[in-house]
Amino acid sequence: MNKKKKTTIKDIANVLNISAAAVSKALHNDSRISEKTKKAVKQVAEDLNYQPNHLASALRSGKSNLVGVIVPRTNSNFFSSVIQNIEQVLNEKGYNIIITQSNESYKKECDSIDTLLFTQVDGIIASMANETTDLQYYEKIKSRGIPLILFDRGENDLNVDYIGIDDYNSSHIIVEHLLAQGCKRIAHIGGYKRTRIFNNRIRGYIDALKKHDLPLDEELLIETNLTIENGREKMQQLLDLTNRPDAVYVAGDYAALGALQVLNENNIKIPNEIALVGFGNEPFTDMVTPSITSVNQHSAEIGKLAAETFLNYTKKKIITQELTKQILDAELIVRESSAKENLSKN
Amino acid sequence: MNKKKKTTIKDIANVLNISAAAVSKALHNDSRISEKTKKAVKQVAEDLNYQPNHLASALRSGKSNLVGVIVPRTNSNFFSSVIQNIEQVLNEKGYNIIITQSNESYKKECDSIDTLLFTQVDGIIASMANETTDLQYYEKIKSRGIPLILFDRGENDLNVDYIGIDDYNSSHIIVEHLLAQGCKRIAHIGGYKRTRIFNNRIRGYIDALKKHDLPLDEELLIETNLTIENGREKMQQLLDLTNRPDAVYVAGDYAALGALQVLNENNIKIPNEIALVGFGNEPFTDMVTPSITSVNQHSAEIGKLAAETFLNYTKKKIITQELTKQILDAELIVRESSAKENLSKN
DNA sequence: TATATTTGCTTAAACGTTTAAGCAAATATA
DNA sequence: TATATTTGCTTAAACGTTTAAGCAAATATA
Repeated sequence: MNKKKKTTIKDIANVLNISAAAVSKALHNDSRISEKTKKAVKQVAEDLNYQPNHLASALRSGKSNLVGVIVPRTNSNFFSSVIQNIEQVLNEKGYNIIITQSNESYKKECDSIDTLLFTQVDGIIASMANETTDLQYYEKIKSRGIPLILFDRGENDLNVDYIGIDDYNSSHIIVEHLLAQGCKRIAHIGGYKRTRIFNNRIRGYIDALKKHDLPLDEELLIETNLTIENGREKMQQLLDLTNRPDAVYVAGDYAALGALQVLNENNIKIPNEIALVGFGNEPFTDMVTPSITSVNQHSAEIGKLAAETFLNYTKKKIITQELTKQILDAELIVRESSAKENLSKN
Repeated sequence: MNKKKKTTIKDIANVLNISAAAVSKALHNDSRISEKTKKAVKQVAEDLNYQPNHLASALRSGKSNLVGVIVPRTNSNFFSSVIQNIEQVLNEKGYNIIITQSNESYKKECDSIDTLLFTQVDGIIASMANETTDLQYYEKIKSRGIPLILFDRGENDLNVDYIGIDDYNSSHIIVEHLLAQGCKRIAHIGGYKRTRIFNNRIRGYIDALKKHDLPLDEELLIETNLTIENGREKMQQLLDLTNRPDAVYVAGDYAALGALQVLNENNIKIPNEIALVGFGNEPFTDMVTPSITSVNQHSAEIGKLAAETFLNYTKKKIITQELTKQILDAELIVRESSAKENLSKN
């Protein structure tokens, strides 16, 4: 198996004794090429197993038809579903995507950006790593003049398009659901405030308590990284309080799982003693015992909107971006870990 | 924000009044360029915010420094870990990867291959979709003269490199573990035989039974697609038997989870009444109650080996591939769902 | 001192496309 | 029938690099 010499447009041109330009136009269905020639060109192209050289056409036309996607990790139901939907929408329009993962690391994220710019992508759709606070690298994308679309984890300061769910309102829905279950002391294990979405969830939590005339107990509001281990640790911390909460709203499903494990290990009745709500609707929330109430983030919709937002820019000659937010309503999926009525029926 | 005109090698050359060729060589540390010129070129490159145009260099040099990766899905711990490790090894050598997902669909897999070939990747690392039986599209890769490396789900007939775990032997380890727990009627909910790895697991199961003089009961050997729903269904089927098994070895963790749910719903004591073993060591196997014994597939190692196998070809002028198998030993992670001794201590 | 080698560049062509400009033949219009 | 328009191509240049070939000046060697 040798490295075969690839068929080029010139090879086709030679066979038919026409110019390379005519072949190129025939392949693109140019109206100034006769049907007869088009048919002949396409036939020869197939016979010679011609594959267009993407590098050459991208170089010449200045468009790579490639879109970069940066996610913190692909190994999450939310992100992989977003990616799948971005891909689907973009493929229809002849774009392909390049996926890179930042693994929640700022450094890896910068590398990803360099990789994508190096590959001459026509645009970038990204969700920021938790660590990221310095936006300079993202400015680099903007200064390249290609569209940048952020989803889920975004930043107002970048003044680009953003698609996400209403985190602030989600907290309200969760707090009100827990109140309806009769809970009175609701704790919040949240992410770090410096990440906008977690800040919004915390603000929503605080304002929802205020709205319903519940006191805000500083002991019940905890910031952390939201890993399983963090969830275990912070749940234990809450259990050690003299005045325990009767509900815990965790801003991420993995941490919620950690909390669940600690509650189970301490033989605490869920949801009657302590009710639990997670965030993200990861598949395992429905698999564990008891199943965990969580928030569906509309990953499919977010992916589609992100792709369509990018496509809108491709029609424009000059790219000017400004802060444009597309905010979707979140959906609370109530499961065993917070459904007291359900359980009391048993 | 206009589409900025990008800095090229010529711009740098103009500033310094040298040729573009000299700039190119300086940037690549050619030994025939003076240190003084190199320093000046690099300084100007930085000042002008020069970014090399990957398309142009790839077109000229015939190497894109891009490697395509095809996986059935990224939303799995195994595949995302393999990808992460491929990426790490390749990045060090200046290669970037393009990830595509087949979603277990043959059609989508063909599209992925076209996309990658179109992008002029220097090689492809792939794990086949379950559906795939027609290898013609993979032959297309080979006929392009770029290396093809398969992992996990491969095919002998393609005569390329393959990296995976020893599925046949894994079944032996599992069966022997269950025998050691005192189980006598071991069922196997497997994948379809047409997929090599599942065929190997089935053969291993049958041969292990034979080796230990256990009868093969056709009722206890089931082929299915290994989704959660399939797992539920087939477990129910096993429970409906007049002569139930006392252990079930499921060839995939998701189906094992479905089986676990059915066992729990029927108040069957795990592992004492029926022991359960899954395959893949997905994170949730350690999260559910009881936790599920499973097989670790060495995703990190597989990713590294796949990347290194590709890199070996890059040193060669002419690519000739043959069937080369690198088989790793699997590792059984024993958890609550099959550890009778552990439980009896409580 | 005469010749050989090395250093540090330049020139020119090439990778495989696309596209603006243009031209001859065919067809339409006055 | 004379002119205008349309059709169906060709020619040539360009996208931004890399690289083989070559050349003059500087340095090393005999």
